[in-house]
Amino acid sequence: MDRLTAMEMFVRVVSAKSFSAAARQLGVSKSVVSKAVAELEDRLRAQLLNRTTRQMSLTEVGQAYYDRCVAILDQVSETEQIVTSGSRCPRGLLRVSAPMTFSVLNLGWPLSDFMEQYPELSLELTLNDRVVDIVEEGFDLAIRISRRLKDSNLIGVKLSSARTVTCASPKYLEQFGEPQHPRELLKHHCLRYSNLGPAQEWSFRDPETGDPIQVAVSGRIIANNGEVLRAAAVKGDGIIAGPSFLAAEDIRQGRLVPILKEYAAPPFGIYAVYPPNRHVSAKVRRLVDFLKGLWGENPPWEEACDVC
Amino acid sequence: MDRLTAMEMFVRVVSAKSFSAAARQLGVSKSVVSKAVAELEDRLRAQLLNRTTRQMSLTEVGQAYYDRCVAILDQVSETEQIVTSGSRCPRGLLRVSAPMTFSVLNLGWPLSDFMEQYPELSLELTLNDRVVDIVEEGFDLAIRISRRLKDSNLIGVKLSSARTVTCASPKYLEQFGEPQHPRELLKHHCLRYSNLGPAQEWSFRDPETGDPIQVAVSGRIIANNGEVLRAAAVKGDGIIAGPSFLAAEDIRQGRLVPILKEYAAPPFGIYAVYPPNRHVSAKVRRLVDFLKGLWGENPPWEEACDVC
DNA sequence: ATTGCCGTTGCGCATTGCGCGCCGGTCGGC
DNA sequence: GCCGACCGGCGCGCAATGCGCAACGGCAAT
Repeated sequence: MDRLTAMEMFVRVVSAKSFSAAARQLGVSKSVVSKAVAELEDRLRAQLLNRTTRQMSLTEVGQAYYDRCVAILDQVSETEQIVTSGSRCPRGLLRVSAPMTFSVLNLGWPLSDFMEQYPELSLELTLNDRVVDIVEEGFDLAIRISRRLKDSNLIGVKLSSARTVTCASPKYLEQFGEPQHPRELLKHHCLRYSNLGPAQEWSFRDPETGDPIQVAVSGRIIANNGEVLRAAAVKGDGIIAGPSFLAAEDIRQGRLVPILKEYAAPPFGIYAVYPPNRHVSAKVRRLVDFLKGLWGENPPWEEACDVC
Repeated sequence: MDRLTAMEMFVRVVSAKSFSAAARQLGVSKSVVSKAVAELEDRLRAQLLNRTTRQMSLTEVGQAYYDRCVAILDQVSETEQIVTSGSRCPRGLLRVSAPMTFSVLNLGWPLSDFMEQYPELSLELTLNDRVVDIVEEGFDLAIRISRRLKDSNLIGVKLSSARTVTCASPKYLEQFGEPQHPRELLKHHCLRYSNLGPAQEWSFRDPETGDPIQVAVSGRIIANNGEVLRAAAVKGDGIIAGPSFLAAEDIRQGRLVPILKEYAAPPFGIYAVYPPNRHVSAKVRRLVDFLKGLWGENPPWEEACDVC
C-alpha cells in the first residue's frame, strides 16, 4: 500500500474518529482503511490507535505520528502544488536560444509583449548564430532557421518561413548593372555571410527545370553578422543574398532592390525546437503558440518582398 | 508505485546522476527506477530530468522538486525513527493503574529503580482500588489483584501471587481467644474491607475436603483502605483477613499472629493487565518483565507468612 | 432480546508490481 | 574507424498486492 496514501487514511481516521467515516469520506471500503492503518502499525511496530468497539483514541506515539503525518502531507501537497502549477501556468526561468540577426529584428518587441502576460516568468534569451546543443546547454527552446531540421531527436515546430532574397542598392545596380542570371554573380561584388561555413556558395533554382544552381560567389567583404552586410549593401558595396526578414525593410523603403527574383531558391523554415520530453512545460508551450500566432505563413517580411 | 519509494528513487537518480547506478544502489532493476521517475513525471505533468543518452540534468522544476523531496524524505525517516524507537527503547509517558495498598507497600521503591534505567521515560502512577476500564481511561498498564481475570479481552500476565492471611494481634487473641475454625469468627470482631462489595464474606477452605467455607463476618469497623484496617488489627481492635503483602511485616515483627492457617483459601494472583494490541510498546513490555522478575512465585510477603 | 453500527478478516478477482531481455544510441579503447 | 560496453526505455510474463464484498464478533441503544 502506498505509504502516503496510508498516512492520509490514518489522518482521516483520526480526524473523523472512525474508520467507517474515514472510508466514506475517502470513497473506499472500510477494509482498505483498516488495512492501511494496520500496515502502518506493522511497519512502525507500534500501536497508533487504541480501538474500543465504540470509540477510538490515539496512543502517545499515535499522536506524535499524527502530528508529523499532517506536516508531511502538507509538505507533499504543497510540493505537488508548486510543481504542478508550472505545467498549467508559465513560471520560472525560460531559457531561449535564438539566431542573432533574426531576433534583433523580429523578436524583441513580441517577446516583451509575451513576457508582460506572465509576471511569474523570467526570460533568458541567448542570441547566437551557432547551432547550440539545446539539451546539453540547458535551453528550454531554440529558434532555428534552416531549410531542414536534421536533429531528428528534437521536436520542431514550424513558426513561419522566409527565403533568401538577393538584392543590391539602386546605386550599385546602376554602377555595375543588374545580373540577369545567377552565374553573372561571379563577376560581382558579393557580400558574404561566414556563419554558414567556409564554402561560400549561393543557392538558386532554375525557374524552368527546377534544378538547383550553386554559385561560388566572391567579394571583398565577409562578415558573420547579417546587419553589417546589410548596411554594406545599402551603402552600395555589393550584392547581398540574405534572408527576407533582413532585407524587408530596406526593400520596402527602396534602399535595396531585389534581383534574380525568378531564380529564387525555395523558402526555408523558421522553427521552434525543443527536447522531445513527454511533458512540455507550460512556458515552452505558450511561447511556441505565441510565436506561431505571431507570424504565420505570411509574415511581414515576406509581404514586403512580394510587393516588389 | 509507492510515492515515497518513487521519491527515494528519484533522489537517488539525481544524486547518482544515473538511472542504472541508482538501480544498482537500490538493488532493483533499472526498469523499476525508470518507471518510478516516469510515474512521478506523469503525475506532476512535468519533466523532472532532461535525459541525454550519456548524461542527465535536472530541469528547473526537477531541481525544486528534488530539494523538496529530500526535505520530505528526511522528515519521513525522522518520523519513523522517532516512532520506531518507542518500540525498542522505553520512552514517553507510561500510565499505570495499580491498587492502592499493594502499591504503597511494594511498588514504590522498585518503580523508582525501574525509572532510573530509562531516563526518557515518564511515569504516571494512578493508585485506585476501583477496577478501572484500562483502555477507556487511557492506561498503558494496570496491576490487578484477583483470584481470576474475568475481563477476557485484555492480556493478563501473572506477576506473582499472594493469599489472604487471617490474623490478629497477640493482645487480641489473649483477650478473646484464638478461633480454631472459621465459623468461630462469627463471634469475633472482624475488620472488614469494603472495596470487595457490599457482601462481606470471608473465604476459607476445608483442609480435608477442600470445600470452600464462606463466613459472613461482622464487626464494628469497615474501611475501604487496608492500611487503616491493619493499624486497627495491630492495635488489637479485631481480626483482619487481608492479603499477605499487607500483613507480612507485622507478622514478621510479631505484631500480628496468623490464625486458621490450615483453613487458608487458595492463593490469588497479582497480574499485569494491558490491552490486546498487536504491538506492545517497549515501555509496557519492559515494565511487565521488570515486575515479573521482581517477585516471582516466592515473593517476600509469602516468605514472611510461611515462616510463621 | 433485538437492532444497528463498529472494526476486522477471509475471499475472489483484477491490477499493478517486478525482473528479464532487447532495442537504439553514444562513448571510449584499440 | 570499428567494436564492445554501457546508457535509458520498453515490452513481456509471472507473481504479488490491490481492491470491494460479505461475514463475523462485539458493543450500545432501544
